[in-house]
Amino acid sequence: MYTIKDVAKMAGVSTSTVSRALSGNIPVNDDTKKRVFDAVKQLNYKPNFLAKGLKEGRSSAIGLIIPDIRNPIFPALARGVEDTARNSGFNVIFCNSDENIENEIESVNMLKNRLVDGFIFATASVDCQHIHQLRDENIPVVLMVRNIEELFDAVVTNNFEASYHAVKYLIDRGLKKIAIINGRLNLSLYRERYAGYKKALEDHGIDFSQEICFNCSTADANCYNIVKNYFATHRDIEGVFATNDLRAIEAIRAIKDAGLRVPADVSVVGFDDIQISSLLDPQLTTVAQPLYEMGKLAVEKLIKIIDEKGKRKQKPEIDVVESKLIIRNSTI
Amino acid sequence: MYTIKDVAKMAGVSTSTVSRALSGNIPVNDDTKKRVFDAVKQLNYKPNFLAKGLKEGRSSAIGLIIPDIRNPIFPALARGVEDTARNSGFNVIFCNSDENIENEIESVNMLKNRLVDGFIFATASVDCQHIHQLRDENIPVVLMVRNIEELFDAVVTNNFEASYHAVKYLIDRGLKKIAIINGRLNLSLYRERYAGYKKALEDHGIDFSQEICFNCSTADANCYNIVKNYFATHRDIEGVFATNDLRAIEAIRAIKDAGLRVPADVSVVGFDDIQISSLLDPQLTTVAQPLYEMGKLAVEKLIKIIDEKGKRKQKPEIDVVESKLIIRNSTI
DNA sequence: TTGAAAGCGCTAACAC
DNA sequence: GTGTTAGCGCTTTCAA
Repeated sequence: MYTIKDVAKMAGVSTSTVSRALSGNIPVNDDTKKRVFDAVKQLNYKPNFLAKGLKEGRSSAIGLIIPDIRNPIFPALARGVEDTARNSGFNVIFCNSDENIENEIESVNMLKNRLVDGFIFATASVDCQHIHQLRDENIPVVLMVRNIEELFDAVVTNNFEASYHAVKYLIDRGLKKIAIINGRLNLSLYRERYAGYKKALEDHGIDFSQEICFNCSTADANCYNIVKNYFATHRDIEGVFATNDLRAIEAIRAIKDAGLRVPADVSVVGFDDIQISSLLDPQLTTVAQPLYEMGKLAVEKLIKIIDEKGKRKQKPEIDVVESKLIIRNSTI
Repeated sequence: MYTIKDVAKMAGVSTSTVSRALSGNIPVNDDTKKRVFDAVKQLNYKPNFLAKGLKEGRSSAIGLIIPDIRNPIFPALARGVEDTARNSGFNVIFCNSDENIENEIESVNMLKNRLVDGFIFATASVDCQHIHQLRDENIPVVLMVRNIEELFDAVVTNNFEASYHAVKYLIDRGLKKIAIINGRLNLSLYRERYAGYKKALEDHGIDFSQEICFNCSTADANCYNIVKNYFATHRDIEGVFATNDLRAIEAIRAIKDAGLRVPADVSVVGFDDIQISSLLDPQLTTVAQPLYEMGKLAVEKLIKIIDEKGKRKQKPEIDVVESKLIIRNSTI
C-alpha cells in the first residue's frame, strides 16, 4: 500500500499538493496536477480512509440498524440503502438489533467510535433516548419504515391511506364482514393500518367488531392458530385484511385448513408485497411498499443532513411515500 | 467526544498509561489502573477506532460481499456473519455485487482503503484475480457458499451428497422419471448438485436423459415457462429436483397450471429451505442448508486467519457443512 | 511501572 | 500555486 508521501516523492511535489490535486476543488497547476495523477496511476495509490477520517472527523460510512435482515421486508430496504450510499461514496455498516434496545445502544456506540457520518434506523418505538442523544450530539439520523412520534426525520409509507384503500377494495367487491389481523400496536405503522381499516368500515356503513380484530403481535407463528380457531366455530368472515404478508400467508393456510377456499369463500389482502407473494397459490393481493425506494430516499435524506451539518436543523421532515394495492388472486 | 488525553488528565497519568491500562495485557499498577478506569467511566470515554486503526493498520471491520441481499439465501448468511463478527468485536460492511466483477473490484478497493481486516465472499466463479490479489497482499479471505476450485479457504455445503439423497428419496418413493432444474453450471455448487442427481440415477439403474435436464440459469423467471412448456406436451415426469427453492416454487406453479397435481401427479423437491418454503401450499420438501451456521463458521474461520496473520498460510481449508433433506408435502 | 516522544496517513492553516 | 508544519487520537518504542 503506497501512501501520499510516495506519490509526492514520485511526482516531485509536496504531500499537500497531492492532497489538493486529488481533492479536485482546490486550484493546482495543470502541469503538476498531471504529474500527480501520473504518479497516482503508476503506484495505484488509494487514499487511506482511516487517516482521512481521523483528520476530518468523518468516515464516509453510515450505520444501518434494523431488527433482523431475515425479516423479508429488510433486504430490499438494505439494498436500496447500500446502492445509494455507495453511489455517494459511502459504505454501510449494518447491525441487527432484534428489536432489543440494549443491542441497539451497543451498536450505536460501536458505530459512533467509528465516526460514522450518520445513522439509518428501523427501530421499535418505545425507548429512544439513544436516538435523542444522537440528535443532541448533532449526529445525523433518519428513521425508515418505522416512525417515532414525528420526532425525527423519517421515510415512511402512507399506511393509513393504503390500508383504507385495501379495505375499501374488499368492500367494493361486495364483502361486508371483514377481519383485520393486527401487528404490534406500539408500532405506529400498525396503529395507522388499524386506523385505516376502521375508517374504511365506518365510511361505508359497516359496523366495527372487536371480535374479528385478531392480534398477532407477539410472533407471526401464532397467526395460523388464531385464525384457524376462529374459523373452527365461525364461517361468517368474508374478507381478511392482514397487516403484513407473512400474516396473510398464515391466514390463507388456516382458512384452507379450515376447509374454506381462498378467494371463493374468503378474500385475503396482505401488506408489503414481499418477494414470495407473487409466487404463492393463490397469488397474494397485497399492498406494495416501495421498499427499495424507501431505502434510497432515507440515504439521500441522510446525506443531505450530513452535508448541511452545522446549520442547526429545524423541525424534522417526514417523507411519506405511496404504497399501492396490487390486485392478484387471493381476493375475488 | 472525549479523547485519551482527557482521560489521562483526569486520572493524572500519561496517555500511554491509559492506553496500557485499557489494553488489558500490559502490566499497570493496580492503583493507577483504578484511577484510569474511574476516569473512563466518568467521562464515558470511548476510544476512536479510526485512530486506533490508523495506528495499528487494522480496523476491526470485515467486508461482506454478496451478490444481492434480496436473494433469499443471503439474509440468513448475513445474519450469521454479523452476529458472529459482533461477538468478536468486529463490524461488518456489506456490499452487493450483482455478480458483477467490476462492482466487486470496486467494493474490494473501497474496503481495502478502509483497512478491513478480512473479506467474506459469496461470489461467482469466473474471474477471481481480485481475490487472488487479496491473498497475495496477505489479506485474509474466506469464501462462503460458493467455492472456487479449492483455491481459497471456504465454507460450503455438501452439495453432491445432499442432492444425491434428495433424488434417492424420490427414487425410493417409487418414482422413475425424475427431472432436474439446473442453475448456472459455472457455479461449482450447481455442478455438484447436478452430479449428485446423475449419480443417484445411475446407482439405481435409471437412465439419464438430457431432455429432462432443464436449464434455468439465466433468470429464475424463465423456469415457469420452461417447465410449463414441457408439460404442455408431456405428462411423463413423476418427480422434479429443483436446485433451489425459487425454481421449485416456479415449477410447482407451472405443474399446477398445466393441470397436474403436486404431489399426487408430480413430486417436487427444492434446495435451500428458504423461509417461505414451509408456508407454501403444498409445503415444500427441500434440502435445508444451515445458512446461519455457515455465516458463523465463515467469520470464525476468517478471524482465525486474521489472528494468525503473518504466518504464511498453508493449503486452503474447505469446511463442508451438512445439508439435510426436510420432508414436507410436495413429495408423495 | 511510567512518561516523553515519535509516527500511523492524511488535511488545512499559514507562509511565501 | 506550492511547501512547511501542525495535528487528528491512538499505540509503542525508548528511557528512566
